[in-house]
Amino acid sequence: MIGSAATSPPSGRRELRRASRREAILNVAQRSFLERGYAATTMNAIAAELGGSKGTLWSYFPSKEQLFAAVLDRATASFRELVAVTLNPADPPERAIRSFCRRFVERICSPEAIALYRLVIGESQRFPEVGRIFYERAPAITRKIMADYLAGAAERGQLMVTNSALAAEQLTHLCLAGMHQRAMLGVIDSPSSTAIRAEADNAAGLFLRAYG
Amino acid sequence: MIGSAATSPPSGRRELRRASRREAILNVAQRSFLERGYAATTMNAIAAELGGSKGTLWSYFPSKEQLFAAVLDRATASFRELVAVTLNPADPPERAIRSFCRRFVERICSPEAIALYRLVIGESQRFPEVGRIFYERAPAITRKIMADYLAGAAERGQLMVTNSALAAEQLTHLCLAGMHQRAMLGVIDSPSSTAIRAEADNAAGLFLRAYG
DNA sequence: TCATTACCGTACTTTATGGTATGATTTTCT
DNA sequence: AGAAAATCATACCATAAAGTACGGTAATGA
Repeated sequence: MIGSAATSPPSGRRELRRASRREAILNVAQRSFLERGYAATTMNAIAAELGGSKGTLWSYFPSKEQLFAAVLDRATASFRELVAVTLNPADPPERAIRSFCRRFVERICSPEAIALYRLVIGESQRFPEVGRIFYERAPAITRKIMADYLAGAAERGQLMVTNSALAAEQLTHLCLAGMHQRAMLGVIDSPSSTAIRAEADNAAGLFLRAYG
Repeated sequence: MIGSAATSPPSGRRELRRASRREAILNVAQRSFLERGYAATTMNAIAAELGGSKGTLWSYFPSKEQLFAAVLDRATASFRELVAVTLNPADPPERAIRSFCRRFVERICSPEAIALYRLVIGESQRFPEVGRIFYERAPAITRKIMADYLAGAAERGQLMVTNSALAAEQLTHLCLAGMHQRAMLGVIDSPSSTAIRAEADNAAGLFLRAYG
């Protein structure tokens, strides 16, 4: 066993246990950060909810800031998957875009998505890299997918799109126009699925009238 | 001088001084809240920057929460004026809408507007009325003005708008699609005026292609 | 088996902060 | 001038939260 990856051997009982404990900590911390924000989340509360002792918590994450960074790292990564939406170039563009909008609005208005968005925006002043990382991982990627699709549709003569990156930005933001903004500001709680459908269809409708 | 308004006599040296002191406190507090957020703003720092003593500060605002509420009250009120934009029904609609978008994007992307928006969103979880008050005072009013204009333009046969409230929501949100989001997330700092013009013209262009 | 490593419980330290108390000083009103 | 109100400087209080220390106990690996 000479060269068996001294730094990161994937198995071994201890490493497994350690990894799962780390996950448990991140789960508890994420819930707390998302529902209470950074300042109102206390390490004590996390340790208490975790059941273990404070020393253990600090042995995994040596400071609150580092725990926060790890939580955001994981949350934004999974957020990217949450809002990743498939676009089928074989469908007629009206259909593909409408179905994209429905799924996108639904996911972006979910309570977890709203909470994460709030947290990121609220803390992006004090932790500037938080906003940038989130931007690259979520909105930028979604828009890239949409822009590629739109460029393809334009090439196939299905849409009159010249600047596909701009059009993608416009479409995805049209999906945030109504309920998402109200949800962010706490004006509404969690929108019904019929309201979501209507919202998405409005966004797609405007976009298709302009570029169809 | 029998009935000279016992509760709120506008002048009198003491009242004037008191009012101006209150303004000074709100100015200092607003700067701090906007640039550091609620939690990271300390009453000590405000008192120190103010120059006076702590007792005086507390004699004006008996708690940090009440000071915060007063700051937000004033800030959202002035924000409403900041983004209030005139729409001239005598102009051709392309011109009116394009000029609205330019001014709107410019104001909404100003550093103060971004900071306020961030603060409101970040704290709307712990102080739910903050988000609601802001919503009513800023986005809702702007949209109402726009919706009224669009309804008039539709009546005059200038635009093909059926749901003016929805169309207003879409237009104002199109103005936030690009730089505003990036500014909120700290991806860019403060956009140039040429970028603002381009952004606004894109929003107006899409809208007019769909409804023109 | 036995050394090692991780974990537990709990008490502790340190620092920061919202808020209070007080006695002296200045400003305002009559 | 002189009473009343406001302000100042400063010391103080209570609490809360991040982070540390430590002795004992359970799990892990050879």
